[in-house]
Amino acid sequence: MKKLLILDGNSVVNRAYYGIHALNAPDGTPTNAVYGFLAILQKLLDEEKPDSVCVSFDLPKPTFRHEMYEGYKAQRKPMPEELAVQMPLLKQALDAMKIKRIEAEGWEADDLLGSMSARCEAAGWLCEIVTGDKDSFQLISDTTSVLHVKTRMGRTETIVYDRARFESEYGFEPARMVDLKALMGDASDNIPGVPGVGEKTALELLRRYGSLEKIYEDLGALEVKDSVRRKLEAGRESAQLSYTLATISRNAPLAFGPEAAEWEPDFGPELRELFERLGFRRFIEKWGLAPAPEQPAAAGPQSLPRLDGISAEEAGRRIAGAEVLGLALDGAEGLDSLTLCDGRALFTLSWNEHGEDYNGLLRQLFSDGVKKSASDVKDLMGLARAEGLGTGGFVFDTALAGYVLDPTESAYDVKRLCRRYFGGELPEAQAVLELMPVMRAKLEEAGAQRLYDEIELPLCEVLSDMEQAGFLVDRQALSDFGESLTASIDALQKGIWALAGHEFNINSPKQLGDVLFEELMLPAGKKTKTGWSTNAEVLEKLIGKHDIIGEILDYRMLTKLKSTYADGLLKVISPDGRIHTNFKMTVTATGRLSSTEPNLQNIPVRKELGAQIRRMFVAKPGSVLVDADYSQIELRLLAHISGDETMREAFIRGEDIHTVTASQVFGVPADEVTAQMRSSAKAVNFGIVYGISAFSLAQDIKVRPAEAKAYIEAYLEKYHGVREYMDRVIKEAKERGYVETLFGRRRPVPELKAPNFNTRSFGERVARNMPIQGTAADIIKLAMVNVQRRFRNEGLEARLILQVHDELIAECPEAEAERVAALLEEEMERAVTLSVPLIAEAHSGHSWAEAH
DNA sequence: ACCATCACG
DNA sequence: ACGTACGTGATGGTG
Repeated sequence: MKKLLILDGNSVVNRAYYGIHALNAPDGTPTNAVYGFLAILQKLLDEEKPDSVCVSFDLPKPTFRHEMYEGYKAQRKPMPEELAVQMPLLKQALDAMKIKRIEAEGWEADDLLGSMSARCEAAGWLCEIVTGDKDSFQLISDTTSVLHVKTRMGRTETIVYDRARFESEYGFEPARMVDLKALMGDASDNIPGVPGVGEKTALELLRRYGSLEKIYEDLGALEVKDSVRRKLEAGRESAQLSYTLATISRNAPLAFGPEAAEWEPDFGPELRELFERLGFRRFIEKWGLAPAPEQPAAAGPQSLPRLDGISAEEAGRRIAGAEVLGLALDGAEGLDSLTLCDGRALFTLSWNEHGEDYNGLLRQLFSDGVKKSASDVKDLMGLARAEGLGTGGFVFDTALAGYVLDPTESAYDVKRLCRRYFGGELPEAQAVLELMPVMRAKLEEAGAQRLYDEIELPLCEVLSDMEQAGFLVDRQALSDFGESLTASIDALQKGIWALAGHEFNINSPKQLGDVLFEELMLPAGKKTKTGWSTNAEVLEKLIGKHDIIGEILDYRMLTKLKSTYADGLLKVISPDGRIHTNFKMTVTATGRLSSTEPNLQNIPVRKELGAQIRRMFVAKPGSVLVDADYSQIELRLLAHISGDETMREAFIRGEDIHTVTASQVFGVPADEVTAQMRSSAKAVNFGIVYGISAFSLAQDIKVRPAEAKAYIEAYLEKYHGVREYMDRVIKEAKERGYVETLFGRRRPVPELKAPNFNTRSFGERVARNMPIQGTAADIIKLAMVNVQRRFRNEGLEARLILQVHDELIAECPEAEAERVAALLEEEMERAVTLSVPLIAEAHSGHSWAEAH
């Protein structure tokens, strides 16, 4: 059978509009609804492979329903302006895709869907109706189904309602949707239904008696409460009217049938033009839209001449003579071949071409006096060091500059920056050279020059040193620990299988869900997109209901330790016995570092067993680890930035901030604060920094939302400077479009302008949190640069080996331990002067567990 | 490739 | 009425 896909245009575009983050064309026109609509359309075309496609649209003209009932859709909300401007664009896009539109005056989209599906049934076609409304469910038949579009967690998903799915969910046949609406009404369309009868009663009545007609056949015979009977009696006429209003017409006049809407991809240049205007580069790529013919019009940036086969002598002269050189690696082969740009020409140096002279050229190039601009300087330094070359002389890093200018971009490769700043491509070595002045100007304009020159750029060398140094691991102990985990895991697995009554894969959330919630009939809590949630939070609520729960929680903990930490870390120990993580400087939106392959910033510590892993991270013989961490840096920054007097005073007096908060929030003297109160206050303190909601705080500390709300209110009442700051930061962010740290690191927050409530709320939380988390990141980065400088200047053997956001770890000879501990505390504390004390505390030991 | 889960600050 | 805290990365399962 052939298949028609028909989209309810207004409904789908609404879902797209409310479900997708703000998005704008280069000229500022909002485009999120068009983009979302096309994304949904494309997905459906891929998955459903229809033979015909069309899209229906409402016209804002009264329909027969308005004549019948004056209240009908009287309160229909006008389309928001931001969406209305997108409708013509969407229609243009559909026209350019040669997808037919159905619009008919005097008929609603539903009637058009109903009539087209009737035509399909008559012609022996399958029909799939795509909509975000449930009204069309009445049209479902053996050959007509509804693809229901929902937006969840910022994503759109479609659920296919065919006859079987509908009936299993609703318990009656699809045509009875009309009866349902006749009983319960529909507030959004102003269909009255039977006053006083809601969804629950209506569903129950229909399941029992089958249809509206049967219900009204003999009201006296219904086995229902008298109150319900009276409501039905009083609402008889209203139900009849509602029935008619809710019935979708199936014989609206259509200009064409399913055969005439046959469609296959055939995109002309006007589609590409439109997409370029809207900035839909993803669709242009995905749909392979041919470039518009008049391409050569704009003369892109001009490439400098390449000097082929340059002699070593000539290269040496050019390297010495250039003020700054652009430097780019030629392939994945490290330093085997690289291209330089001296501002006049491009030339390539390679081991193949220059043989013995190549080493000399590299030594010259990587000396301090030769200034270079490049991308990913930290990684270049690593390569240079591996060849015994110097790491000095790097005066610019384009990726790092791109990151400082906007930390929310997905990548900062030269190609991308080049397109952005020059509107075309250039050879990489020329690009990194020419990007330097352009990006420097931008940095200056943003007030981020010092952040860049005094923190980010010098940090490259520090991080390169740290990656090179690595962290020594006791391989044997780690391996033994893994073995002991295996034994415990096996025992737990046997126990779990016995309690379940059969074997299954405990690691599979799906299979585990089946066992817990179907076989053992435990009460299911939250659901995820794919089924029931089995996460720790859900399982913890089931403790005591079945012995299997505790065993599963233990199993989860142990398998996590085994796979990620025991086995996972063993796999990445280098021949030198050390683990060399990779620090990423341009990943996070706040300015923090990230750590990968492996991630050493999430080594367990919160639970006793997990913390044992830290006993295997050790200092080399004769050396110790010195671990220094900031005390409450984010809350101290909140006190400083907000200027809140009560909070500042608490820090100045050296009081315990969580106890003080508890005393404020619960209104008791500090010496009467219980452990429970302090713990709740701690959660509130953290929550405030993250941009709390009462609901989430309630979940976190397991109290009723009303209670959580009262805590937050009391907090903002007592720390009123914090409330004023939080309001101010959002207001400023809305005006400026970005938030920033004390050091001038900016993060754009376009979400604040989104029409979608959730998106906008997210923007507000980002605006509250980023200045705090980001300033803390700036501070520790500055401290790292200063620490490393002093280690070198003071002739210490100490080396930084790890950073974990508010914690620095150094390795040094035992004899240096005390000096290094004092040095770390001093540099971490003096990196910035705040209106409250900034405290760092260092400890030393032979393992990370001991030193922490 | 994506999801669910869980490890960290 | 909405949906529910900021920032990350690695793993095993699944389609």
